[in-house]
Order: sequence, then structure tokens, then C-alpha cells
Amino acid sequence: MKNIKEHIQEAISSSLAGLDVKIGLENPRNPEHGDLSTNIAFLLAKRLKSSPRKIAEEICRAFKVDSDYLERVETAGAGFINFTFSRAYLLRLAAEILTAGENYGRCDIGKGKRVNLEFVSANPTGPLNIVSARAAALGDSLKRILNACGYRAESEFYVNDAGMQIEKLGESVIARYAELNSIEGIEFPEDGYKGEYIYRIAKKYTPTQTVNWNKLTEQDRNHAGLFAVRDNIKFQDYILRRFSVIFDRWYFESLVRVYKKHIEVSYALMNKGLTFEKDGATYFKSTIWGDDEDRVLWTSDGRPTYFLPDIAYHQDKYDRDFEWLIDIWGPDHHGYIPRMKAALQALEHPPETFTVIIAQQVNLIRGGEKVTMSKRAGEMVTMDDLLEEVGVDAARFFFLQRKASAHLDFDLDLAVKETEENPVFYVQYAHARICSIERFAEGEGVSGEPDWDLLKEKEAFDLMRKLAQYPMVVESCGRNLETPRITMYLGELAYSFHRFYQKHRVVTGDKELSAARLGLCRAVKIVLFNGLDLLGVSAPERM
RNA sequence: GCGCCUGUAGCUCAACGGAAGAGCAACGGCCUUCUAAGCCGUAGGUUGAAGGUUCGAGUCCUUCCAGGCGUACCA
Repeated sequence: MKNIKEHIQEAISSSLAGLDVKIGLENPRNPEHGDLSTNIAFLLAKRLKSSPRKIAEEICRAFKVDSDYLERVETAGAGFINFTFSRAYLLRLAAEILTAGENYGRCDIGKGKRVNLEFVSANPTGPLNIVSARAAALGDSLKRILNACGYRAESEFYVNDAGMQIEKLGESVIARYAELNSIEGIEFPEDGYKGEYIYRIAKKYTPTQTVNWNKLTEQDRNHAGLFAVRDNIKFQDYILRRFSVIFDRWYFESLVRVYKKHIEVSYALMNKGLTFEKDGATYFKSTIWGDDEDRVLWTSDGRPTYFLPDIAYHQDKYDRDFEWLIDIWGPDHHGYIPRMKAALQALEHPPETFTVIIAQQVNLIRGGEKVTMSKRAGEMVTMDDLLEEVGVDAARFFFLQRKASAHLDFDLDLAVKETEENPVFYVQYAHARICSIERFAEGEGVSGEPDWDLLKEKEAFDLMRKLAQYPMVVESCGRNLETPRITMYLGELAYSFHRFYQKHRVVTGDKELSAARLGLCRAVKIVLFNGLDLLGVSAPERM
């Protein structure tokens, strides 16, 4: 049995007799416009020197309606052609969903391409913040979506466990340690990490045996810094796991440095004549690829900047045979995009193999006012605070409802207070309700293969039409690296189901009809489950 | 100054260049029946402004206006 889109595309192509045109099919927003619609007549108007309306009518006339797929084909508006699915197609589809199970909705637009998704990559200097939570939800969900679209996607967290900030972190820990142990003469560094969590770490910390409190060395600071890094990473991983985000790989900047990958990359750029020295620093000529200014790779005192090992890290992803790199960065890094794109192009990677998604900022609203957050002052609402307050499912669903590029106001009071009216619960409730019906049906002895032909109700067919849209939604999200369509779709599917439920009792004295309706419910349950799974949101069996 | 993001219903936000939508809030109805965390109904719009491209613009281009973020030899 052919895919219905292919069926329509072939049927139109044959009536166009050799005209080479891509026939786009989309879901009309208005149900009166059928189940699929094409704008092909508009696109052909110029070439055929005719009006869209006339072309649409001609295509319509030539179109042989096969009732295995379609009930109706008609022109509308200024030249749209609308297709309405046939009863036979929809019933067959419901049966197919039961067979396909978790595979329903998958496609193969990715063709096995290996994708590396890097996200969160927060500094190991403290707890995760709210933007990290958003990036985590987005990245993890995109990984699930891409895998459902036939890509082989892996997730990666890059840990910046090297460089100045680690020393600074160590200095902060040592200062707090000194404070806790009444050791004199250690000042808290002016730009140190002031959060309460540093005390927590300092309490667990044991300084090096050789420590001289009057003269702290770089080694002392690094020792404390790495201790704090390990503690922070452990906590970050713990919170991410609670958020249903499990990274395939944690990649350490210190490893880049140990294996001198950054030096390799530095030489590679130098040998291409793409670097120069100025005021004792080494620059990369990123302006060649449109960056605003050339960027420093090595500082004048001989340290690599953050940028250089990061280039090496990205080169390493290519070396590990990833064909497409997707990075999700916070809004504070958007200025960083041109230089990284420049560096990767300089290393001869085609620009389309590297995509950056900026996860825009999140404003937390509490008591109708923006919660002010200052990392330096240590006033943060952290990711674990958020999980504590609104829960995993609500938090993920909220984040994924918005496209990444949109700023997001997250009203904490509302999310907590309105738990019962939360969109995620609406969708989950539909799933739980179907599970409940299944339990009831079992008790009533409803079983056996559904006789789909018994389904006649309008609401049942509305539901099947919705089920038919699901694969297109997944594919579209995979193509656009977006999630809001899925949350939106699940809301619509749940709505269609609740309507059906309200109007037609599933389990009745008529066992045959009950089995057919139960079959439809099970198809809905499968799609709800699959969709929620792409979001990393649970599908509860009872609520 | 320059760069990026955003501006759509009272609020939060959708809408591959295709035929303006949802949820919440408001108002009015529906539980002897498989979960009322549900359903039905009412109301709500010059898509920030003005031009342009197009058969067709919330969407693309230009110029404004408003809000946010960024603009390091930090990460």
C-alpha cells in the first residue's frame, strides 16, 4: 500500500504529462479545505500562461479518484486543489497504527546520517540555570525527533574544565574553606563565584598536603578548582537525568588540551596562512568569512582562548565521522556564531554541515514580576529549583511549546497554581483516560480483532483524520528542528479524542462495536504515547 | 553606534510565502453512564507603523517605532 502523499503526487504528475514540478502537499488549517491541499496550480500559472483557477480545474478533471485513498478532489479559492481522504483509507490507517505501534510516525528523511547534537555545555562552575533547562529540553527532544526521522543523532555535553575560570573557581573554594576553618589572610576574590553552593563544596574539600596558606600556587587553585568541577558536574548530571536528559557523551575540554588537539588546529590554520600576530597575540582571520573582527586564538601571555580548544572540539566531532553538527547555545553566545562558522569553513567543512540554534532567554515571573537573576551576586533560580517547583513534565512541555528563537516568559506562580489546567495534563489525561477504558473493557470481556467497518460516527473519523496527520508533523519538526508543532498537535489530538469520548460510549452491550471503538482508542493511545515520547514527557496510565 | 531575537485576541503563544488559530482568563450550559484534569456554547483582531516584491505577506525586502540580549587577549 502506497503512502497517500505519493499516491496523490503520482496521480497529479501523470496528468501533468511530463512537466517537472515538485508537488507540495500540506495540511490545510481549515477542515473545510479537506485533508491535504496543493498550491501546484499557482506555481504553474506563469509557465502555462493560464490562470491558477483554470489549471486547478484541469488537473481536477484529469484526476482519477481512487476510493482506496480519496473520497473527493476539488478546487477551491483562487486555485487550490483540496483532497479529502476516503473512509476506506482512514479505516485502513487506524489498523496500520495498531500494527506499527511505536514505529508509527517514523520516517527516513535522515537516511542514517550521523548527527552530533551539542547542548547545555554549561560551565562546570555552578548549578544549571533556566536557559540550560530550556536548552536541555530542546536538545534532548530534537535528538528524539531526528532519530524518529531516520537520522542517527547523539547528544553531547562539552565541559569547560580548563582555563582561567577553573583557577578562579578554585580560588573561591579555597577562600570559603579558609573562612569555614578560620584560616587568616585569604581574601575572597573580587570576581569569584559567590553562590551558596561554594560553601557546600568547601565543606567537602580537603586541600593539598603541601598547601602554604601564605603563598597559594596555581596548583593549589587548580586542585580546588577541579574538585569543585567534579562536584558540579555530578550535580548537573543528576539534575539532567531527573529531567529525562541523558547525554550520550560528556566531552572534556581538558582532554582537548591533553591531546593537544587545539595545537593541531592552530597549526592547521597557521599553515593555511589564516593567522597573524599582533601585540604578542595570535589571531585567526575570521573576517574573511564575514565575522566583524579577527579573533584571538592565543593571548599575548601564551594561553589559548576559549575559542581555540572549542574549534578543536568541533574538528574532533568531524573526525569522529559526524556528518552534521548541531549546537544549541544560549542567547549570550550569538555573537560567537560567525567566528565558529568561519573557523569550520577555514578547516574546509561545508557551512551546511554546521547549524547553530540559539535558545533564547527565559524570564521567570513570580508574583507578576520578573525574577532578577545575577550570577555574580549568586542570586539564581536554578534548574533544580524549577524542577522542584513545576515538575519535569510541565517544565519540558512548557519549554517545547515555544520555538527556540522566541523569548519566553515562564510564570512560576501560574505553572504551579494552574497545574490542573496545564496543557500537558490535558494531553496526559487523554492517555490516562484511554488506559482506563482499556481496563474497563477488559473487565467487560471486550476483545478480538476490531471490525473497523462498524465505525461510522463523525467524531471517529475526525479522530482518524487527526491520526493521519501525525507523521507529517514529525517530519516537519525534523526538517525545521522545531518542537512546538508537536505540542500543538498533541493538544489537538487529545481534543479530538475527548470529543469522541464525550459523545460516544466506547464499551457498551454491543461487543462488536465496542471492540471497534476500543481499537480506535488504542490507535490514539499509541500516537499520544509516541508524541509525548518525542518530547520526553511521560504518558501516565492513571491520573 | 553595530549585530541578533521579539512585537498576532485581555494574558501566554501557534500558523513549510497559501485560505488568520489554540490554550488560559471572561460569560452561559452539561456528571444515576468507560476518569468533569472532560465536553458544548458566547465573546474577543487594522498581525507595532509605513512602503515594496508576489496571483497571494503575520511570514520575504526597505525604513521607522517599542522591548530584550550581545558587542573581551571572559567563558
